Amino acid sequence: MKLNRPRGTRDFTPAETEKRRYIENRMRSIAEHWGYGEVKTPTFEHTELFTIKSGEAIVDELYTFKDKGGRDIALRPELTAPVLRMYVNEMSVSPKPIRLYYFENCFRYERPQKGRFREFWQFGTELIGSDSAQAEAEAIALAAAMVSDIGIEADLRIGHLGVVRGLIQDLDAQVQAEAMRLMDKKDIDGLRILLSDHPDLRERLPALLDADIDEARSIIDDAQPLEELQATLSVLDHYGARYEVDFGIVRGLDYYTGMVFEMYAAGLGAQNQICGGGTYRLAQLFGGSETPSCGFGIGFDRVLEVCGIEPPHEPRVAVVYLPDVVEDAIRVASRLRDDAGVCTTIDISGRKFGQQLKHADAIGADYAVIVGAQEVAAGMITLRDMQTGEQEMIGLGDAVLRIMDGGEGADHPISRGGSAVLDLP
RNA sequence: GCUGGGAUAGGGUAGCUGGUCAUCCUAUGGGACUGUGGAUCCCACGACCCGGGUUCAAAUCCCGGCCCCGGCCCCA
Repeated sequence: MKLNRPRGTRDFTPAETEKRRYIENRMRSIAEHWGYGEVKTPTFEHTELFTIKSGEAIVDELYTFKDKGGRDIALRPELTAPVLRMYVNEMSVSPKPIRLYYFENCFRYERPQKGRFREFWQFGTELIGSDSAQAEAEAIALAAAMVSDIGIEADLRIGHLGVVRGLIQDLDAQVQAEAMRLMDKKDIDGLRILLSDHPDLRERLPALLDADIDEARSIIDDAQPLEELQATLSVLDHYGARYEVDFGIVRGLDYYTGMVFEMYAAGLGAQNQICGGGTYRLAQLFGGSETPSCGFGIGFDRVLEVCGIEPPHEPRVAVVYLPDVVEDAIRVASRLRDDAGVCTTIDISGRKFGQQLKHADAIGADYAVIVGAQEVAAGMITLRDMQTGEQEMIGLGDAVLRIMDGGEGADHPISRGGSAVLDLP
């Protein structure tokens, strides 16, 4: 009987993995250029870490189990809580602010759909120890820079939870939650029905959905959140980011406290959100001191679906040889790999010369390096361009230079100056 | 959790108003081809999602399940 992978999980072929790795590295590189350091946390944590403040919704989606010691364990559904737990445990005396990033798999028991899997990857950052306007603007600008670097045009929307929360703070907790949900859905009719007993809010809350900051000022009583948001946006303008203010942005995770933002991309159907983040307070809940922070998570799998860039092509070489010179052929392959850093394969199946060439084509080799008695006698190799069919007997060093030039401008560790980097023994 | 549509070799498909060894393309391995591939020909390989039911007979009809692709909910 054939075994299949569990629902909502995926296998990745070499081609897919190459692309994922390439995109991952680009995002990683940007985070590091902004001074963020990578952290790793456990794949599973005490279930409690996620139930404290992440919100009901996420708890229902947790993969949980008891380990052999009877402990309640959960696979991580996200990384903000683990990273903040780590901060409290190991880094609370590090100089602030602390800039951290992560790239990890997460697990949620949900119904799989386009862009939604049970095991999925998140790339995120946390800026711990500040919620200044500059900190918030940095988080948003960094997210925008990453998304844009990998060729995605996304819609950036920024809001502030304090605006809506300030208006509805006197309502029942349950009504508040429902009001937030309807704001998120932009469901104006639903809001009017829900708030039918509060004639004042019934008009003001839906009006917020279309309001810019100035309009919002006349709708709400406490202007403090608006001043905070205004300050952040002013800094963000220096980064040149394009965004829209949206007071209907209501993050699903309960630990957010102030500014919140989301990014959307076309082409993903119902799961079009590729990034979410904001300002939150979690350290205190995990036993640390009050530490304002802000961060975001990017849905790596969703980003991959819509990103428009491909990894650069690295030239591939197949050494094709006659049986009587197998030793020389292996030596040539080793030289190509070890001394010149060229991706090189050599037949191990006892194929005949013609079949080796055919196989080289089948696996997509860019060049065949041919080794036969003539080449060995001349101390050279024959370099065949598999695309054009042109070939020439030249020194191995010259061959390497040509192979590198054929690869699209990729940097290689060998010097391009010398004429003969390598020679046959 | 609710809802719509699907499932035939590794990939793509025909058959699906039940009835001979389940069609074709492609991929893969080998051969024609002993220092020159992509063509052609031949051979090999390889499938009816699982379990029940109806029937003399089920890939085909019915029921249940699992899985896949969407939508809702929720979220990345």
